[in-house]
Amino acid sequence: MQPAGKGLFSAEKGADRLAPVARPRAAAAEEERLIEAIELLFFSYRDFTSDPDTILEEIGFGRAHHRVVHFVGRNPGITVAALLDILRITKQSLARVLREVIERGYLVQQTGEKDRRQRRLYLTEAGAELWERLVAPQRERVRNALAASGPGGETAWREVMFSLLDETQRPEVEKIIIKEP
Amino acid sequence: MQPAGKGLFSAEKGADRLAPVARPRAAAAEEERLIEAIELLFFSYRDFTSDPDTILEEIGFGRAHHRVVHFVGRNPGITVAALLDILRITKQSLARVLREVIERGYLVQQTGEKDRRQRRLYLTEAGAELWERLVAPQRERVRNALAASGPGGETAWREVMFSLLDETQRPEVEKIIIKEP
DNA sequence: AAAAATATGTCAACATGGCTGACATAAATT
DNA sequence: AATTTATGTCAGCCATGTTGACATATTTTT
Repeated sequence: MQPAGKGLFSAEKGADRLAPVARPRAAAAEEERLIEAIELLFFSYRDFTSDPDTILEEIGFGRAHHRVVHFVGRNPGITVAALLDILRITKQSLARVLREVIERGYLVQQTGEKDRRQRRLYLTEAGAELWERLVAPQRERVRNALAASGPGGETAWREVMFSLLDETQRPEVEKIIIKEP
Repeated sequence: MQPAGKGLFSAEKGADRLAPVARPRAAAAEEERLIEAIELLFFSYRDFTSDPDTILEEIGFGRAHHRVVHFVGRNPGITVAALLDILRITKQSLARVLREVIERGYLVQQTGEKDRRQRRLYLTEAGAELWERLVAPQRERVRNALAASGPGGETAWREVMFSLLDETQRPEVEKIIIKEP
């Protein structure tokens, strides 16, 4: 497979410089732009998760704990099943993390009132404090980033991010992230 | 623990409903928006990585292999040290993945011409094919997402993503992702 | 009332991909 | 000649995911 227009072997070995380019110039330029976007997403996401990672390390938690604390914080009283749906992991995976977060007093379970099979999840005060600690730097980072783009930048950013979702996931994600005031 | 109405502490204890709100209405709305953005980033990134994950699973590779193939593809002849810098993992972690990728014929090492201590990394043809397979769906996804936003959307999106980076990382990331045509 | 389905928990074994620490080798630099 | 650098490797640990099997309590269906 001859690499793409420019990244790969091309520049390094000079081969593409000699052979006529299979891919027209404009298409190659677009590809380059898209790959830059892909990498930007990779690096930005990495930095985006770095602040909470630092805090989590202090207290001996990992990202899995973070996700649990976050989504329980955002969805107080969420059932285990619903949390599994959001996280898309197995209940055995969740169990370990959940146990630790509960043992350390950040989260409590309450038997569902209507359906007593359910164990509804709530943050304790300590849990809410932890969540705030974790979310604060991310919120600041996102606030600054959105502010740094021109007017309409936030809307455009959201549109793009939303379009990155699988089409099938969009309604569900909308449900998950949008909370009524 | 009392559930919460919406965000964090507010409804959590119910106290805020009685006491005059510490956080003005507008600020609370902004917080909500920012948290939605945080979650959008989380879900979008998850879907963004899902296509390659499927392909990788078929061939018994993981994301670590993907990252190696990708960044070697984008930076032919990259040294091990430079790759470690990009990936920000230890050489022992990289070693395993690198060995597998090489053993299976996707990547070769060449002793550096100037500095013969270096093992410069290149994709083989099979490696370039794999890279193309992995990057194609992501490129399409990003292409569609960027196209879905209005004119100027791409620029705004990039600005926001770039601003999400740690300030200290920005020059380096710029170096890594931008390739001359 | 009995049977089936649902929500959750748990045990055990395993894979992946990070990590640390220690040490080895070859080549370049001082 | 001594030191530094680029890389490799061994050994063991940890976090977080997986599958499969099975248990319990509760609700729903028959």
